[in-house]
Amino acid sequence: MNSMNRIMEDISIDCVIFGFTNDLKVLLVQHGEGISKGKWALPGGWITYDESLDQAAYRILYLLTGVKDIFLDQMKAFGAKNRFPDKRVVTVAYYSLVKTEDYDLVAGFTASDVKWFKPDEIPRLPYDHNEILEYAFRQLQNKVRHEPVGFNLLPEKFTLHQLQVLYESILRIKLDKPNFRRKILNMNLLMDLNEKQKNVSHRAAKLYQFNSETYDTLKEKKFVLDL
Amino acid sequence: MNSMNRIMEDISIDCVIFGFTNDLKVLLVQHGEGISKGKWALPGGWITYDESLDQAAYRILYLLTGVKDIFLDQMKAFGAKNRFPDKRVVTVAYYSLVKTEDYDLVAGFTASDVKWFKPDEIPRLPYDHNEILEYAFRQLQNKVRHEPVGFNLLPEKFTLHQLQVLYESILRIKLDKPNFRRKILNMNLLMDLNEKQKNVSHRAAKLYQFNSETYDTLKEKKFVLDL
DNA sequence: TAACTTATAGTCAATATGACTATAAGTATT
DNA sequence: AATACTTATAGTCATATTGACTATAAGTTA
Repeated sequence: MNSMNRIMEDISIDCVIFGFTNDLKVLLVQHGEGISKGKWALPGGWITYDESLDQAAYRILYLLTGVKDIFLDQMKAFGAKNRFPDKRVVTVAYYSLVKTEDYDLVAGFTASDVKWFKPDEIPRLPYDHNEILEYAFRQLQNKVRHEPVGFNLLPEKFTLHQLQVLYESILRIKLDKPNFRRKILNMNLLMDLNEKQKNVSHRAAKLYQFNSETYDTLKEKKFVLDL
Repeated sequence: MNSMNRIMEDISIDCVIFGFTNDLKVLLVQHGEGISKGKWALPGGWITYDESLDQAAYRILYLLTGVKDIFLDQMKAFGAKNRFPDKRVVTVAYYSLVKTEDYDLVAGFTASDVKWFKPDEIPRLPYDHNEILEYAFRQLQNKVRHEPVGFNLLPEKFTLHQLQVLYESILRIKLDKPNFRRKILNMNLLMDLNEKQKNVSHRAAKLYQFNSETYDTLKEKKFVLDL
């Protein structure tokens, strides 16, 4: 490390990465060194003098977990006085939504392990990481209603049922199937692929894909999924 | 200053305070010292080791402008590499919405003057303050549609027309009067005060007030003003 | 072939929307 | 005092959206 990329002593980054395949998951890393060695925590680290906050977030996430080429969104800076032991540290939290299947997890740098955790299996995390995570869950619930963002979490081809399960598991509510279908299909956001799912022990559902043009338009314009 | 509240060298706070009376305004302070002496900028300053980010924001805003007892909401941390000259500084931006009439502006601390600026009269600001302000405007436009927050900006008693002008000036769109009335009145958010405005040279409009119970409920629940 | 499971289609009353028109209640002008 | 403005408020109407359902279709497994 040359003098230019020495770390800033009091600003860190933490990432909350939500993943989805059949259910919602969160990405955690196990600390391989330091005072909290062995503990699971949000992927995070120090920023250096020669990078922006955003660059730091991408670098740290990649080094620790192997996850890259995703869209990281800044969420909030956490700056309670004693959130970090023995030292005053402000952390800037980022968050993202990905399909778990798309990424090979590779523990690196100071991380000895990386794993997807179900929301109800998340252990007690160091510092204020549980608080950050809680905040991220609420953020996700809001976001999903105002941006067609939930779709990031699904495979390229998906059924309406998968989409419904996604919304149900994020919002923690039960939705009426026919009405959900009608609403989504009327938004013109999906392209019918004229394909069906395979290897299911019941009537196979149609597969859909995003209509990325409509998707981008809706992202710009007001999008409200009032479920 | 004792050793406990010495400043952190690389983290600052900046506040974007939106005000409204008849139109939308932004609060700026004039620097009374330092390299940008004489320039107008967002109210901002350094955080100290003995306060949280939120506390720092309230303190700094009060010291510079005299504005206190408002709800400050953290917006985003800005951390581009060269946003600040000669030094690496990450700033955490806060924002708020207030009624201009409720606050007496008092320039203090390092500020030689404080003033409300109309959006189109805002000068070139130092650092990345124009960028922060742009971000805040977009944030405000989004927020106003998903929270009944616009009401913070009006006097206690107001007419439906004032409310409409408020939304029009934030969203920069024209709204249909009868439809706007119908929509707002059906939300059950307003209490008819059975009073009328005075000293207008045309038919006087009814005055309304918030129904703060409904207001709080809507704040919790999904609120969507789809204008 | 029947029973089961999930997908998909459709019904219907109630409500909300957008684009208007109409009237009411004042002030200002002649 | 009558008329012209101005803005507030009320109402219309065709169309679209919602929520709560029921019905049927298309497959699997027993």
